[in-house]
Amino acid sequence: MTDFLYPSKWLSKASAGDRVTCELRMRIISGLIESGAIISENKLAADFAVSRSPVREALKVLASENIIRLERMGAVVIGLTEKEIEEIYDVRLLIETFVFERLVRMDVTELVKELSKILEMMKVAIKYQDADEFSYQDLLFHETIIRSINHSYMLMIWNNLRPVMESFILLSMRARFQEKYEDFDRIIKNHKLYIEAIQTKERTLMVQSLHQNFDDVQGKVDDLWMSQQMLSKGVETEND
Amino acid sequence: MTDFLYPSKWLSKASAGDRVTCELRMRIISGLIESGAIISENKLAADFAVSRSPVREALKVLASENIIRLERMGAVVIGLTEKEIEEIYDVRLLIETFVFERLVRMDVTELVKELSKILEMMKVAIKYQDADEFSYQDLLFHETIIRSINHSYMLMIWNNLRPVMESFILLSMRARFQEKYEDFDRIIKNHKLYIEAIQTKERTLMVQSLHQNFDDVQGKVDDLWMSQQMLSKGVETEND
DNA sequence: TCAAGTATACTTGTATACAAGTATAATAAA
DNA sequence: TTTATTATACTTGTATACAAGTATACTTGA
Repeated sequence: MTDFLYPSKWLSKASAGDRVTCELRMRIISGLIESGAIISENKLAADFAVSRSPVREALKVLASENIIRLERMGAVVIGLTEKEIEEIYDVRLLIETFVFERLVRMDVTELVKELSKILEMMKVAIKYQDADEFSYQDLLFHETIIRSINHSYMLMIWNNLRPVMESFILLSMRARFQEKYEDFDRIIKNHKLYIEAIQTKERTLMVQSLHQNFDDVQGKVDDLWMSQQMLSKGVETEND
Repeated sequence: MTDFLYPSKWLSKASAGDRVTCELRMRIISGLIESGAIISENKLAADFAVSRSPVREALKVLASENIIRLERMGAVVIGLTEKEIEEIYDVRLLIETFVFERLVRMDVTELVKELSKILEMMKVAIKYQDADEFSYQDLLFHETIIRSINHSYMLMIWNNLRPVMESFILLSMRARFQEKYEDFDRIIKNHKLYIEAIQTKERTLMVQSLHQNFDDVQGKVDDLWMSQQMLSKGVETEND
C-alpha cells in the first residue's frame, strides 16, 4: 500500500467516504493512478479497507469534478491534463473578475483586513516550509474573496472547483518548496497586489494581478509534472 | 401521495436514485416542500417507497446544487428565492459570454445548423402546447452552444447549474402555456437573434440577445411564483 | 417548581447481502 | 480454424442491518 498523499490532519473529523474521496483525488491528480485506468468499486474498497458505500460516494463526487467518468463497468480515470488546468484558470478568472466588479460597490475594509491576516499566515507557512499549510492559506485567500460578495452560485462554482484545485496546488507547492523556493516571494508579492487592487478598487491593478497569477499557472503546471514524475519513480517497484 | 412533478418519460431508464433526485428537486423548487422544512432520509425513503441508499444519493446531489443543506440531523430545505434565480442568470451570462468569445474564433456552421434544428423543435413544441418538450429543447439549445467549444470546466459549471434550471424552466413554462401563450413568440424571436449573433459573430447582437433573455427572467420568476401558488392550492387539503 | 440526569426515539455513516445485468472466457458445433 | 453458445466472474444499484452519536422527553431528586 502507498502512503497517503492527502494531509491526514485535514481529515481529523472526516468520514470514511471523505477520506477515500480526498485520497483518491490526490492519487489521480498526482498521476499515481494513471489517466485511462479503470477502477472498480470493489477493488477500491479493498484497497482502502472500507465497504463499497463510502467508495461509491467518493466516485460520485469525483465524477462530478470531472476527474473520473462513471461507465457501466468500472470508472475510467480522466485525470488532469494541461488543457484542463488552463480551463480551471479560465473559470477562476471569470469568477474573480465578476467578484471584483461586485466588490467595487461594497465596503471592503473588513475583507482587506481578513486578507491581510491570511497573507501573514502564508508568510509564516513559507518561513517554516510548510507546503500544506501554505496551500491551505492560498486557497482560503481566494475563497474569502469569493465568499465576501454573498453570491451562492458563484460560491457553488468555487466549491465544485475547489477540491481539484486543492489537490493540484498541494502537489505543485510541495514540489516548489523543494526546488524553487524563490518563487514564493513572487506569489506573496502578487497576493499583496491583489489586496491592494481590492482596497483601491482599481481595475488596472486587478487585471495586472490576475495576469501575474496566470503566468504563475504555467509554473504550477511544470511543478505538477515534476511531482508526478517524482511520485511515479517512487512507486515504480510497487506496481505489480 | 402527491403526483409526480417531473416528466416520467424522462426517467424511463433512470435508477431509483435519479428518480428521487429529480422528483425531490421539483418538489423543492416548486415550493411543494417549503423552504426551511427539515427532511430526513428515513421519511423520504418511506415517501418514495425506496430504501435509504437512493435517498442518500439524492440528498448529496441536491446539497451540491445548493437547494438543500445537509446538517447533523436531517437536511434543511433552502429552495429557490428570487435572489438565487438572479444569481443563476449571473452565472449563465458569465458562461455564455465566455463561450461567445471562443465561438468568434471558430467555425460555427455546424453549430448554427444544429441550433436551427432545435429552434424548429421548439416551435413544434409550442404548436402542440407541450411545455415539457419545449423546456427540454430550450435547455438543449443552450447546452449545445456550451458544448460546442469543448471546454470541460465550462461544461462542468453548466452541468451543476442544469438540473435546477431544468426544474425552474419546467415549472415556469407549464404556467406560461396556460396563462401567457403570447410570450413564446418573443422567446422564439430571441433565440433566433441568438443564432444570428453566433452566425455573424457580432458582439452587439449577442449583448442584445442576452439582455432580452435577461428581461425574460423576471417573467419566469413571476411564473414560478404563480406555479407555486397553483400547486400549494392544489395540495392544501392533502397536508396533514 | 425547577434542575439534573436518564431513557428513548430519532439521526447519520458504514457494512453486508442480494438481484439484475454485462463482459470475458471457455466450450461445443460446424 | 472459425463461429455460436453457454458459464462464470465480474459489474452496478438497492435493500437491510448495525453501530455510534444526538436531540427530545421524561423521570427523579431537591
